[in-house]
Amino acid sequence: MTTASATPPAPERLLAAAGELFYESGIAATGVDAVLARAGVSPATMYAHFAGKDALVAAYLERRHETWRRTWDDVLAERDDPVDRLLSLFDAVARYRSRAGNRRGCAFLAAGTELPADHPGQRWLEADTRLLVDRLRDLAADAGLADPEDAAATLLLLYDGAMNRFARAATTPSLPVGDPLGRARDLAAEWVGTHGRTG
Amino acid sequence: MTTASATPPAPERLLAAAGELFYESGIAATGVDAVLARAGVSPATMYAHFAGKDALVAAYLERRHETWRRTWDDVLAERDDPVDRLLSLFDAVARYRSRAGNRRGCAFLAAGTELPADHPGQRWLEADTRLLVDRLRDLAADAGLADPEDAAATLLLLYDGAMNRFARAATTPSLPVGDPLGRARDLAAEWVGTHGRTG
DNA sequence: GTCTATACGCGGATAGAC
DNA sequence: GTCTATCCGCGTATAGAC
Repeated sequence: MTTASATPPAPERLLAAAGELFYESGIAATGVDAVLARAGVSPATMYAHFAGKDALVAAYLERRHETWRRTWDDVLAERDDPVDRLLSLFDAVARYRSRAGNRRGCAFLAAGTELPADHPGQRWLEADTRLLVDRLRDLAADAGLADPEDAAATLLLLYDGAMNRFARAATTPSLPVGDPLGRARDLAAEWVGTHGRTG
Repeated sequence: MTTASATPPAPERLLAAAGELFYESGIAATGVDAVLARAGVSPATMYAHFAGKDALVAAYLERRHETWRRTWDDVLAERDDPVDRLLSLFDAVARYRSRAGNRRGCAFLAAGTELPADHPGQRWLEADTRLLVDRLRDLAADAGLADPEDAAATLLLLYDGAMNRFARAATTPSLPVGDPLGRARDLAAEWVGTHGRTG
């Protein structure tokens, strides 16, 4: 039997530290040293588990992708109505963000501005966009919308808009943030009501 | 009389080079060396005109802010109808992006993920958000909308959504980009029509 | 104002012991 | 698996001449 309060193994501590620092301070601005210090791990140990910083970054993005997908899965499992399922995107983001360490905007969009085109983490940025577009298209089709592709594009736009509003909040704290997710959801619901079955 | 094809002075060449590299490759990922090489300027000359990389970054953001504001001003000067003026945001972005070197997403949102909170360039990120929110609020009021603040928040969300769609295009080239600005403009026009004078 | 040459620190990565 | 100690390069910045 394992003790609940035991210190997690080094790779886990590294990913936890990387998750906080990369997200809060940016990937390029965060040195490997800072991750090691927060994780309480020595350089050699890290390089025994990860090929280098790039691999650590990719693992960080993979973990975020999995967590996010699982969160959306969970919310979807609670919804029956087809339109509710389509709009569940916004509820899932709200739940995802309710966890600690998600106050800033979208980690994938942020990474997209930081990583070069050939970075191993790019794979997860593409996976993020693909998950959103493909799933929204399918859910829109299930809801009987005339043009699922078009619906997916519209909801993605609203989703991205809400994400960016959170990013702006970090640089312009004087401006009240309001409720971008609620706003985006309302706009989406309205759009679905108007354009739903007409095309 | 000055010759038209004369080489611009060093500070101008530096800003031009910085503008391309910072925008295309990211601020943190772009070394001063790369800017110097592209500008054809020696390190000492650069440091004679800019206190350091941070100052160069701030100047880069200031220039982008001024160019963008001027572009929007120009478009506004061509519009009379109050609703056209409110929606001119999307036309202005389209014009701004039509110039070379603006294929990626919003430089200010990108910078927000890269710069630390105390960076001198933060001033221009805040200025960007302020310009958008304040101007949209005023234009919404001019258009007689019941809740200008609310209208500004909605249009900002749509604007940010379109910007992010361009950012995603860089990481997921397989997905057709479509016309995010046109989509955002249509959604905005529809919203204004529906929520216009009712609140 | 602009150059060449150089100093200096930091961040990424490795060697070798335990 | 994990540590301490160290290497190395690159990116920022400066010195000093023209």
